[in-house]
Amino acid sequence: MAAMTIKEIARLAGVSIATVSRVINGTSYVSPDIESRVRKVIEDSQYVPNSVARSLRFDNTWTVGSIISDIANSYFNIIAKVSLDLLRERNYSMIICSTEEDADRELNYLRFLDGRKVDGIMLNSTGKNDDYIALLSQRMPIVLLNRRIRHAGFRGDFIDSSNHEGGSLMVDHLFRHGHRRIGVINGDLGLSTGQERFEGFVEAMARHGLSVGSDYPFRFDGKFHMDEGFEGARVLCEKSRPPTAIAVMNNAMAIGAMKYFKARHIRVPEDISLVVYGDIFNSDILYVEPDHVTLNPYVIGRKAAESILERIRQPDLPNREVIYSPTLSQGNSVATLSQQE
Amino acid sequence: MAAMTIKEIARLAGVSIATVSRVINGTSYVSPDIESRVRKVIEDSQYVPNSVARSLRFDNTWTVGSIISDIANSYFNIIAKVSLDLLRERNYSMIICSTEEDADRELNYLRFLDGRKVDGIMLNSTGKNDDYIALLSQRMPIVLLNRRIRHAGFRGDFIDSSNHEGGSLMVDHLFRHGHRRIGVINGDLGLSTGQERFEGFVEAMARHGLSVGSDYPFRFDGKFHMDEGFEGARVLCEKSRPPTAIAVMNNAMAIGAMKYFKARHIRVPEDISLVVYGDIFNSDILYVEPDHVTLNPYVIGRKAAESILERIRQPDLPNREVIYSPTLSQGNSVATLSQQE
DNA sequence: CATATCTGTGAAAATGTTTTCATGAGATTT
DNA sequence: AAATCTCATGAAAACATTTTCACAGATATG
Repeated sequence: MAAMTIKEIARLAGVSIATVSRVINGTSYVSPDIESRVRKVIEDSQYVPNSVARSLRFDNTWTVGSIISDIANSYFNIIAKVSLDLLRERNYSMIICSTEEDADRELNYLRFLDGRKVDGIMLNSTGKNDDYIALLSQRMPIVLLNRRIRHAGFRGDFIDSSNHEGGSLMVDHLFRHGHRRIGVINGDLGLSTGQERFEGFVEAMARHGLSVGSDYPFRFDGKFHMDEGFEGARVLCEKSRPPTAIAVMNNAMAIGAMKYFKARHIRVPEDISLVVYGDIFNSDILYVEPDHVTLNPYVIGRKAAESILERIRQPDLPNREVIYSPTLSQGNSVATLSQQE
Repeated sequence: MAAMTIKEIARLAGVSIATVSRVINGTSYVSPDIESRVRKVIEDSQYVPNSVARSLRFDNTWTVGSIISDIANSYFNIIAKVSLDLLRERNYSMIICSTEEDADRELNYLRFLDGRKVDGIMLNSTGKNDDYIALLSQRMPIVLLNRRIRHAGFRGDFIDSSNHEGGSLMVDHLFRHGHRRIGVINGDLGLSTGQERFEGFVEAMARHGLSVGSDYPFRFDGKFHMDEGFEGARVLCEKSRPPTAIAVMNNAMAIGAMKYFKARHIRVPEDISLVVYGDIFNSDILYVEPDHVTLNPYVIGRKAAESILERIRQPDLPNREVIYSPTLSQGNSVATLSQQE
């Protein structure tokens, strides 16, 4: 019952290897009696063609690699799920890789997937291997997710939602509800995501006549991790005159902040308002449902999968960028202030 | 800049293919000058060995397939994350497959992974392809997760936490808090998980002198999906004399039930108590933190990955079963009843 | 000095496919 | 009836590796 090969099938059916191949792939006519004989042998022996050999022959693997920062993050989880679904529909499979934001790990994965001859890569980059990625992109279809590559030599697609717009949206929303003293818990400013979200924030503040200088008191810089959200909330709330609202720049940090509020019995939105960049799993059964900028991971995941498949088909496609406009999703975490300030 | 091959490297370095291979793998001594010449060419050309060819030669792929019901389910998500981590440490990669509980899809995936010559499979089965799985297990290392195969011919490992114990635990917990009229929202009773949890429930009820016959009024049978949790909660709560507590047999249905309670302004635990089988993401910031049976997906995921790697190393290992005892995790979703009943 | 041993390298086989090309038998045409 | 054509099938090459085996040159041994 060891693994059958096409050669074995051919022997058992008393025909040549080529004929078996033809039966399997239907590439040309074979006479009915031979065909049925071959089919019977295949059936009986539970033969499954070795796709490793096939891949070697064709130089394609019907596989795409997906490198994301964290499979357990609700945003990337949805992305992975949605793109996996689409790939499966088109008979592609997916090798999943989780970098945990580690640049070395990312580089290893890229090398690995290269050697593995995957047909394409969906990449949420750490932002620290731009040179290598640009180089690899010359001969491997790549779709970037959420993080842009600064290198001019990069060839491929870029799917994102506008971080700048999203950051502005948060401020506009809070401002509309009467908030003026607005705190911000930043993500990693070394990454385009973190940087652009903050720029949007600053721009909108300025538009409303509130300047955010380098000495802005209500600012905490994290790196997108949950515990920094907790810490940031603490720091901002312990100010002698704390902000009336806080904008948190990703979902993980928002969860951290919410844990802080809950632990300290700080009521949301009565004591402090909260607006979050990004969706949170099952947010409708949280103790408070955050007003948030929604990134549409469903749309983005699907688009990313579509793009990589197109690019696999046509490697010569020009660089493409698809930037979705985020929208603000109402929850109940933002209080309306009368102008007591 | 097209993909380099070992042949190309050999040509550029003016040596034979065999020598290049020896340099790369260090399989035998090559003179220093030749070695450095070869290394330089490899470096310059960014050559990465084609692991498809390697796999064909060796009949191993350094890859395991992971088939789970739903990558977005918090339980399996953790399992996937943890096992992926361990595999990566040991230089294995992972092809991820999501069945959505569809038996055909599972079968496709199994065939696919077979042809793909993965070194082993971690499988959370739908429970409807037992024959094929048993057959496949003769020549492919398999570790089953959470769902047992009934077929005697199966060869492999089985990792689980005791569903029976878990089911009992829920009842004991509720009983201890004074509950007697206890509702249950079952998962799929056609699956070992659903069946055994319910058996544990029934057994514990009996032990406490409460018989659960076939006409038990506080029972709703679902299939582990969220909307059935919603529906089940509705059905039970709309009884003229509703139960004082409900045991929900998985996390997805629990979320559904919680959505129902919230929508109808039914307070937990004041109006009704809730105990859940399984962990929920970020449960500490939900509107109520469910008392729940914890399955330790971290432990199970790690164990599963360890097991499959052991079995890949030693395919002749006897069948093994590892059943963890679940524990009950305190939340604040269970009220203590005085004996007004 | 002749023979035996060692050693660094290359040629070629093998892994499981698909596909091109050749072949020969049967059918069709003149 | 001979010549041509069609077409089902098989042999072999190709894909990129690793490894066995052979070989030639150098060194050691008698």
